[in-house]
Parts: sequence; structure tokens; C-alpha cells
Amino acid sequence: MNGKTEIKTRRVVPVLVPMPAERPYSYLVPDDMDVQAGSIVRVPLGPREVAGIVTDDASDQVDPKKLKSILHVFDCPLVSRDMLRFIRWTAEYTLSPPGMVARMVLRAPAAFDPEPFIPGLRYIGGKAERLTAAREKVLETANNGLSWTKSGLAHAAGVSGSVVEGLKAQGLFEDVMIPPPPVVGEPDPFYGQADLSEDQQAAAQCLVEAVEEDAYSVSLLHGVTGSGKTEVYFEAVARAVELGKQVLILLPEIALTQQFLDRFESRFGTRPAEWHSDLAPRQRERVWRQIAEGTVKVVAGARSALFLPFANPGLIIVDEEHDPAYKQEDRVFYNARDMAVVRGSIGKFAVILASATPSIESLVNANQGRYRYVPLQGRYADAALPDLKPLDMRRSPPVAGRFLSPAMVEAVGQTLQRKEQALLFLNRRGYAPLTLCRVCGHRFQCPDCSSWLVEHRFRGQLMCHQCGYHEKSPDACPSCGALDNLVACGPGVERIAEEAAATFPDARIIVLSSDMAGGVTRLRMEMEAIAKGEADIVIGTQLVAKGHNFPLITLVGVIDADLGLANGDPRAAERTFQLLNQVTGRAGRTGRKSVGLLQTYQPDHPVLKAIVAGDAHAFYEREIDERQRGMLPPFGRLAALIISADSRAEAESHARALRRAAPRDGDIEVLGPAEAPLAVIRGRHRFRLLVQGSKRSDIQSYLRALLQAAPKARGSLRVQVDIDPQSFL
DNA sequence: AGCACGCCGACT
DNA sequence: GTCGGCGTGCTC
Repeated sequence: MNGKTEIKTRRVVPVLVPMPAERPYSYLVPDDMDVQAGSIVRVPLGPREVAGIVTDDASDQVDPKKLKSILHVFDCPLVSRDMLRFIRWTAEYTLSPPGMVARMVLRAPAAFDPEPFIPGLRYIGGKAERLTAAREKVLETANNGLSWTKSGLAHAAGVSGSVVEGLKAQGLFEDVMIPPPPVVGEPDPFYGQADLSEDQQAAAQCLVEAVEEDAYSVSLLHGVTGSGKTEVYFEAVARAVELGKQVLILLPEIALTQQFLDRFESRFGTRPAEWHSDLAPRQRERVWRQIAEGTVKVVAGARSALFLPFANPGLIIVDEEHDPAYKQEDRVFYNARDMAVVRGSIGKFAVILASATPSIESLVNANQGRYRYVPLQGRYADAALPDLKPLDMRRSPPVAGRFLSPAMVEAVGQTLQRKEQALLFLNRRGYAPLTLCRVCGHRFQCPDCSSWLVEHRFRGQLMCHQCGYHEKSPDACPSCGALDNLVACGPGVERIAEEAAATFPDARIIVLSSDMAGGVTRLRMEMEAIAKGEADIVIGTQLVAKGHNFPLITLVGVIDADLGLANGDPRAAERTFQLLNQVTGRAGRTGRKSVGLLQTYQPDHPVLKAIVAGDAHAFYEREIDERQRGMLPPFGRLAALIISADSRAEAESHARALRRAAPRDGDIEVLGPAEAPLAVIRGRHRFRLLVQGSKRSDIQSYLRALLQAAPKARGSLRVQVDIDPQSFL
């Protein structure tokens, strides 16, 4: 401008902002500001200010007039290089915008600036004038050299704050600033060392060695329910902690796993830090911050904990690695189990996948040598697996209008007589899965999706389990107007509870279902009550298969063992195998002889036969064989394409168009809708197609092309992708 | 994703 | 006359 050749080049850096843009946005760095890749910054974005992560990825060339400056660099540890790589990797693999992955890392809004020290007091000695009883109590309490908050000291001494004020006015206390307290104690690897069996020691040794190698590895810890997997992998946790590393333990349903935290505490002398969606915001920030600073050593968390900015990660454990709860099907679609493996690879540390019923792909990975296979045989101590028997419902059907077969009723009766607990398992919430009109045959169907409305008699509602639609239970048929002629078809847990109450009027019955009134807190209480023997019959959905142990149960009755085998899900068999194994494994933990009865109309179904025979090997062999023979799509060559649109008709027409658009002559094939038929989530109708191809890279490039085209397709089409893995690296 | 702007319907 | 519904478009 003024003829001088010196051009002041203002520094521009790419910043990942929490927005679905393909690339990071560019921002100016003020001259006196020190930023680098990994800095967490506050930047203007349109009309608002957001937190973003400075990265080193290329950003688009942008009109210099549009450039805005970074407002603030947070006083916070840098997001590590590894974490930046992990964000990029996850974004690419899941075909999601990198900013949306970064958004998952920054899920603790106020944690980026250090938590302020809080004002406090410390007793500096000396006697009080006019020493009253209250004043004496305060001085006694404070006489330990520690710092106290005013209210904390008053509370501990059992007096009001004004007593402390009075003493402070006499100059007996000095003002101090107290650093924020640690969220959890320091775990002690030698605190409550477990008495392990020989098998357990051998398995633990493998895992400990993996940790000591200080390199990437994946171990699949495969131990039957009750074999003490947790105690075994705790040894690996202990070793990692001893070596000064941070450990992440992923659990599928952390909100319900109070028992796990207790077990951890008795092994390590303190609880792990928790991470899940219903943490109080303040606690959430502290945990985030202390993980970033490296002071928290062990975190037990839900899948989102994978995106915490660990300062020095050294081990990730994925407990119940087969559990579908690890899949996030919202915004960024990912499977935390798979991304944990990737995180370990990037960070060069050990990953442990633990399960009694591993997913097929993990077992295949182990068979092929990509993962280390660590088997754990036999149940711990005197616990025995229950004897399983199929109940052929064609031969001994229940009384009309009932759902428990005579043999089941008898077994429950005997269990009650022995003063033991019975568990009746049915993976269906509500009273009845279908309601129809006796006069005209009208079936109540969800207006938003194609599924039947489930009657919830307790709430007096008809509900859609697919999308959450609900209406008041009607008295009259909306089609023919007939009154009091609606019939409930089939059972849900509420109906089983009704039948059990009629059959065993003196039994104390508890129903455990995710729609229980009172939410998670109430569920926890009921579970405690059951464990203490305050129920005779427990009736539950798949919730009972997760986390909590019920040591007093000696009979597990599966009401509909065929449920879940029938639908078009390529994982139907696997899911059923896993669920039924977990449910029946709930019994017999005290060493008493226990029994599992499976009501079925197809006792010869190979999956059920394998479960009944306790022959996991047969089951896995058959599943793997089916995939190899192309009966089921092979893993790594299958992706789900989730299409969402504003209306059902639009979603379906998009689905048809995409199926037509698939390159027929190429290796890509778009299969019809399966797994989930149609759901409405946050007002958008969602459709799922399966895409199959001979290489994962083919599928990914097809989907990428589709995503490129999607914005141009105008209207409301949105595509998201869920890629089924076999291996990553 | 989240926010503003803008254009049409029922209310103090 | 205004409050408020959600369609459209934009964010370095």
C-alpha cells in the first residue's frame, strides 16, 4: 500500500469448529497470541462464539475479507497429536465431518479454562477470646493444618457460619486459596489384590504382558459368564496404573453398573472416574479437565468416553465388546469398540476386548491372528452354569390366552417352594405387541412408520417402539366404531407379570423394564431389592442381561426364545445367541444348582440347539461358515446406509432411487431395507439400506460419491453411514 | 449443528 | 396491530 515491500503476512490457522463442514475453517491469529495444532480456542462463528480445535489439516482457500480472528486461547492442555489423528481417522472412516467429531471431544463447555481456586481458611493457632462450646468445636475440627472452606468447616463442626466468622475476626485464621479437589482418589494397584484361580492367573498374565510391551496390541478376553473376567482384566489395569498410564474402561450401560464401581473400589481402594451422559455438568467439567491434565488415572465410561482427551493413555478395555450399545446411531455413526482399537493403534498401546459371547468379527480377527486370543475357562469358585432345556411349545402349549407352558409354571412353582428366585425373561416391553379389532380385523399401526403399536396397559397407551409415537388406548375401533371389542395379541412383560400374579398370588413380583416409572434411579433400587431377596419372581426385558448380577436366581425362564431369530437382521442369530447366553448366565452364581428353560416353537433351530447344548464353538463355526459361503454378507463388505427425510414417502422414494443408482455392473449392491425398518428420530423419518461390496474401499468410495451428491439432490435427503468392520489396519 | 432472517396465521 | 410457527440460507 505504501510502497514498502515488506508485506505483513498475518498468520492463518485451520480450526475444527462444531459444525458439519467438510473441512476446518480458517482463522487469523492475533500477533500476540500463541497457538499451535491442538490449542483449544474460542472463535466467532456466524452470530455466535464457539470452542474449536486448532488443527494442521488443510483448510479451503477462503476469501481473505471473510477471515475473522481467534478470540481466545484457553489455558488448557493441548489436544494431543494422537487425538488429532484420531479425530481425522474417525471422520474419514465414518464419513462424518471432522468438526462433528471434534465436537465430541469438546463436550465439557466450561472445562477449557482452569477451575478457579476457591477461597478458604486455615487455623494458624492461638486461643479464642470467650471460648464458647461452639468456638471450641470449630478450633478442634480445624486444628489439623488443613485448609477449609468457611461453610465446610462450619458444617464439619456442626455450627453456623457466623461462629467461624467470629473466630476469623479475632485473627485465628488466615485466608488461603484452595485448589479444586480431585474428582476421585488415586487408585492403588496393590490395594485389594484378588485371589485368582490358576486359569485366571494365566489369562491375567497375558494381559499384563500386553500392557508391559508398551505397544499396540488387541487381546480378546473370552470367558464364560461368571468366569471372573473383570478380576482378570483388573490385573492389567493395575499394571498400567503402576506404570503411570491412564486407563479407560468402556462399559455398555454405565448408568446401571453400580456393582462394577463397587468391585473396582474393593480392588483399587477408590472408585474410577465416571463418564456418561447424565453426569452433573459441574462434575462433568472437573472430570474432563482432570483427565486432560492426567490426574485422573482410571475412567469407567460409556462410549462417548473414547473421545476424552487423555494426557497419557496406556490401556483401553472394552467390556462386553459385543454389546450393540457401543454403536452410536446419531450424528456421527460409530462403534466405540472399533474406534477403541483404532485409538490404541494410533496411541501405540494395548486394547482389551472382553466378552463371554464375542462378536463374530472379533473372533474372526482372533482366529486370523490380528488379535490375541485369551480364553478363560470355567466359572469362578463354586458357581455353575445352569442346565438348559428347550420347552417345545408345540407339544406342550400353554392354556388358551396364557403364555407360560405347563412345564414352565411347574418349574416356577418348585423354585418358589424352595424359597429361591425365578427370572422370567421376555425381550418385549409393554403389555401386548399387537392390538386388533375382533369385529373388523383392524390392526393398530403407527401412523409414522410401519410397525404395530404396542399396548402399555399400565400407562394406558398404545406406543410405537420404533419411533416413540404414542396415543391414549382407545375404547372403540377407529375403523368400524365397535366398542369394547379390541383384543391384545401376544405377550409383553406386563402381560407375563399379570399371568404370573394370577398363577402365583402370593409371590412378590418385580418387573424390570427400561420404561419403568422412576427411571434409572428406581431401576437401581429395584435391582438392589432383588439382589437382597425382596422378590420371588423377576420379570424383565434385556435389561436384566446387562451388568447386574442376581445371585439368588436359580431358574431362568425364557418366554420366547425364538424372538429375534425371525427378522431380517443379518445379525439376528448372533444377537439371540448373545442375549440368551447372558440371560441364562444370570443364574447359579451362588453355587446352587440352577436351571434355564427356553420356550420355543423351533427346538431344532441350530442357534437354539447350540445355546441349549452350551456349545458356543458350534454356534461360532456355523456363523462364520455362513458368512464364508455368502449366506450372510461377509464383514468388512457391508455397510448400512441411513437415509433420513422429512416424510415417510420421501424417505422411501430416496431409498428406491439410491437402490437404482447403485452401479449394477460394479461390485456394489444395495440390498433392501433390513435391520431397522423405519424410524422417526427428532422428526425425521429414517430408512436403512444395506450396501454390499467386495471391498470396503469400494463401498466407501460409493458412499462418498453419494454424500457428495446428496446436498445437490436438494430437498431433505440426508445420508449417514455405518460401516461394519472386519479389520482396520 | 445452531442461529437469524423472513414470511404467513391466530391472539392480547 | 404484534407473537410465533418453521422454511431457507449461512457460518472462516
